[in-house]
Amino acid sequence: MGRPPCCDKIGVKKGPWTPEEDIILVSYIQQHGPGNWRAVPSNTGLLRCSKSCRLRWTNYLRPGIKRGNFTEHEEKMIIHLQALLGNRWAAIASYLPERTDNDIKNYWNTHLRKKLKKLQGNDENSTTSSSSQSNFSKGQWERRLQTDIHMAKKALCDALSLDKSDHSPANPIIPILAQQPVQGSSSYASSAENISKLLQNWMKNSPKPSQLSRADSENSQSSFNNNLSIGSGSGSSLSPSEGTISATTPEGFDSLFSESCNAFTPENNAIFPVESKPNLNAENEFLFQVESKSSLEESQVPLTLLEKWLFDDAINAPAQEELMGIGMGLGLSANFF
DNA sequence: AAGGGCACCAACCGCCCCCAA
DNA sequence: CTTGGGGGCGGTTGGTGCCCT
Repeated sequence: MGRPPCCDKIGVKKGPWTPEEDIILVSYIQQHGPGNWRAVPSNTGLLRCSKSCRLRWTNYLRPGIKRGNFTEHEEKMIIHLQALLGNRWAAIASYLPERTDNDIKNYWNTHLRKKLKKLQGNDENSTTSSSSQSNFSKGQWERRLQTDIHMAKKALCDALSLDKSDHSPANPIIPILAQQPVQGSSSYASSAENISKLLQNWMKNSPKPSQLSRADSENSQSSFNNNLSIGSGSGSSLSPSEGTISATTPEGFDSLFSESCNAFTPENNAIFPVESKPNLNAENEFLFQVESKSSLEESQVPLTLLEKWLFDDAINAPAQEELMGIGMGLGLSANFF
């Protein structure tokens, strides 16, 4: 390629992350907090690019990430937001705090775009929208402007909701999501799964069945939590001599994952509620303050209010749509379900 | 049963922005 | 004001598993 890669070091490892690498990265971030990614490879000994470490953390290892099938509600949100914002996945992801931009982007590219294309094909049979493409490019900057407005709204909402966040255990988004069970079994590979596999390999004894069968549910979130409980239960048996992470504290790792993910369950309807993490040590507390803060803050955004804004926009949008050339997308999203 | 095609998704690449020096 | 480095973001790719013939 033209430009040398950001990490032109010889011996930088590429490709899928191993559970060992995951644990090293997680334990480092647990101790130091996310950020200063440049220092991560050198400090951890990981033969990975700093960007790769950051990406791995933000898209995969970070607590509070919801993985697996998208709900119908989330689909609607994504379709609508994509129509409004275009392919600004980070902005879209800010409305779906539990989803990463990469996840949303992948889901759009693999599922939603095809669906919409299909519907668009059907739609074109009845109505011709030949000018939409030209209008689309014309409205790029308007859409960007609108994004900024949305982000400003969100920031304002964040600021307002933050004051109450400590006193409002129930998160508005969670009941919505919790009420909609994740359809089908999850075939995704979560970080917990990888790490639990590693832990299982480390463990000479098989994991306790009681820990594995906490809920024999098809719900992906449940499987997520179950896998974490595997790691949780085995944490005390994780001997530094058996692994490569002598610098890490098994208990810390244990509590990191068990707390972070057990805290996010349909049962308690909250992401990392303060009341539900009684045994956090100082390190974990630091991590939660630093890392979970963003997701916590974002999750405090009253989604119903955001949705109201969004759909108000849709209602008030005819003039804008004409200007921005996205009427087609909105129309499709309206007829989508 | 085998292999070719397809779908999915984790991860990489490169551009851009921001900020500190 | 300039510049260089770090981090964010969006597009794209490559690997893997599933499905169909």
